[in-house]
Amino acid sequence: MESQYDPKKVEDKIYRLWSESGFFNPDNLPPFAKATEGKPKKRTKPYCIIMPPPNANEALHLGHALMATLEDILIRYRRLQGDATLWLPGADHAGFETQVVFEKKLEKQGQSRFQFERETLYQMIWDYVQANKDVAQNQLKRLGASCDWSRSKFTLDPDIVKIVYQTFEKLYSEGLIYRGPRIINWCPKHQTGLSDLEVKYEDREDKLWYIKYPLVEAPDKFIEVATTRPETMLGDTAVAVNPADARYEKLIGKKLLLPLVGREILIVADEAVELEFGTGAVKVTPAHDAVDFEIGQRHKLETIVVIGQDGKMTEAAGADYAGLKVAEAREKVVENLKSQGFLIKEEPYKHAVALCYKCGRVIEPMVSEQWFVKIKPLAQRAVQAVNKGEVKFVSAKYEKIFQHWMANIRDWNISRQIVWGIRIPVWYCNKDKSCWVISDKKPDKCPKCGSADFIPETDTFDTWFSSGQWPFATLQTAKAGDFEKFYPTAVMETGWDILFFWVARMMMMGFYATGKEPFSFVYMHGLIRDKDKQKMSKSKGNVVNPLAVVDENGADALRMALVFNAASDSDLPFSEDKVVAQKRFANKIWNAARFSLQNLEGFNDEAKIQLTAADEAILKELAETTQKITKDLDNFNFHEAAQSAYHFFWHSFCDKCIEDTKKRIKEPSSDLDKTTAQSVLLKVLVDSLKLLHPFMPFITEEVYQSLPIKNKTMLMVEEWPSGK
RNA sequence: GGGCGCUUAGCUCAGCUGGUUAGAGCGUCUCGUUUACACCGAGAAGGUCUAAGGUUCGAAUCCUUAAGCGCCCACCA
Repeated sequence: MESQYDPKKVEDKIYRLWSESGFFNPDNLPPFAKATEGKPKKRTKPYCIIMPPPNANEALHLGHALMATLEDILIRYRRLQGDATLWLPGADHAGFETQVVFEKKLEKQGQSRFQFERETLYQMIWDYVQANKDVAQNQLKRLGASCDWSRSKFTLDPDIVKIVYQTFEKLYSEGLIYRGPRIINWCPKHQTGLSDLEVKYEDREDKLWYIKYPLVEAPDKFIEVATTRPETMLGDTAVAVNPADARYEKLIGKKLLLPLVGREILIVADEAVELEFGTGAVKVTPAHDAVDFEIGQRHKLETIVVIGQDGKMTEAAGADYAGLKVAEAREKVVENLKSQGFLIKEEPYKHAVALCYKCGRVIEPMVSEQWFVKIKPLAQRAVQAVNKGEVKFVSAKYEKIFQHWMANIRDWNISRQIVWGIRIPVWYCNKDKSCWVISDKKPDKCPKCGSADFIPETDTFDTWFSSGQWPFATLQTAKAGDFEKFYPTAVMETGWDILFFWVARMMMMGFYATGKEPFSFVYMHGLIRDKDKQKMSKSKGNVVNPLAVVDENGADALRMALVFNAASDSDLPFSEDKVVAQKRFANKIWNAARFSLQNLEGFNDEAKIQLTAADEAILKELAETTQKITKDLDNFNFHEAAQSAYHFFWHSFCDKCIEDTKKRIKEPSSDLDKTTAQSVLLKVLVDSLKLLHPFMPFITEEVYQSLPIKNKTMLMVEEWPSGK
């Protein structure tokens, strides 16, 4: 053995050893070599983690590395504890995300997605994803992930899609899916509707314009309205006031003449209008504002669409404005209002503007026909599960955030106007598009209208609609019997940024489809930031490639660094220093092993021993450390467990045990004492390796393989120390 | 506008249900190299635990208030 540990010479070899053993697959796990009290020899207790599937087209980032490390720690720990461990990996087609990435690629080549046929575009993205599909998987292997690759699933696998369709049909048949015109968040660049979660807000300095709307019966009198979006007045169909507002009481029901347009519009009374804000009178544009849409519904107002899906004014906006971009139309409307004497004043105004979370374009609220899930009944069950402790959040903080969001949840728009995803299984009857059939294949005949002429739905599901079903969909399809054995799974470990997107949806969909919780625990890890606590992003150029770190320092060092410094819920600043510190630790392990090997020559493990006081002390400390690490791992206190293992190894095993046994082995006072020293040395080393194995699997396995132990297989499938 | 969280050594952070001299990693300083490791060993400096009140025999830890910072949610035009 060399005096320096070189991960490059070890990691690939060790991963191959594990991989070829088949032990990542719970069906192949060997029984323990010897039965220990209270534990069966065979590994029967199921323990399952469903891996959050990385996007099929992307390389891993540090967040993935943290995910893989934490989940691998849990899996390896449970495997050593004697459980039948299944860590089920996969890949996510990641609908919108992937399409956006692909569109950017097209743009660089001077192309646009709108110039391709649906099928062609789908095929192009498919090929692109296939070409990159193995990247993430191979990188996970480099990190030491001990998942069962034989069960790997892709979110577009036909059997997964089938389950997604079944759930959709069930929801539909039970009245929990509806389709209808609603105000949705429309991104004019990507030309798709987005869910409320896919909208980000930004505070902007804008203006509030005060406009005169004259009364039809007395054109010299007028109502004053305030708006941040004057261009939408072209689609106004009413002005609303609060019914309790004395100022306007007598005007309710009368008509106003809409400036610039000349249309007569009604004054209506609606509770949604605040008395204090602005002038207390609101222009109502049902087609382009969520509140206005609802007011429109209540008062049966006409909906006039003046902004098109491309973000430009429509014909309905009038000849002067049609074809203009929204911002241009705004300028022109203000100009015209001013010149015609309708503009009273404009004042600076700060408010939150809705933006597309991907491209940052201003979201146009727009009326559109979309598919929605009635979410309240599903949400109730998930909330109940948390209250009853069927699903436990490891961190109280995220439980609170979850509860708050669930209490205020709104219906979920699950249709997207993109091609990359699972097509919504609906067929519209050609002669009457308000009639449709839910079916994955083209139906022969519509049972309602008798039509045999169908047009397929072109919208696809929100990617989270299908990934929300991931835990049961994977287990129902990966291998026969898995669902019965492993569901509900043990823990869902993922980043807090997808708490609502994914975790909440999995809970709602899981209960709905299976009647059971998809997982017993939710563990949310923090975001990895750079050393200055900045978010890592390509534009800032501060992204750290985990594989480069592995090349430089070894996978064990990266894993240990990620875990060692991170408490459960806070974000974690990452710096190379921390990895280097753990690289040194790996070297320390290496050299302790080297020393041990040299000093275990001729050791007879069946010979009699007689412990000294120092031996007793170190064994006691080992037992206590084992207990603490066991408890911390059971409670998801990864960093505490990691630090205990680190400290015990370095400052107890190396600094005390090795220093003590060194003399006794080199210059033994008796054969008995030498054998005892050797025995203690080996025992403490082996147990330390076990304790460290979940965190640093490669080096611990490599050392274990070189130790003089009879009938050994692999450290990975050894037995966790009892702590006694 | 609602909700949540953070503020502990130069830096990044631990500190679980309150209990003897407040911890770690990195960094700094001193000394040490004949054989496991200088990616090491021995030792040291460095903190009025944001502030002010309160509960308690006892508080970094619980409560109240304040300040600073951060995050999430939200249809006041």
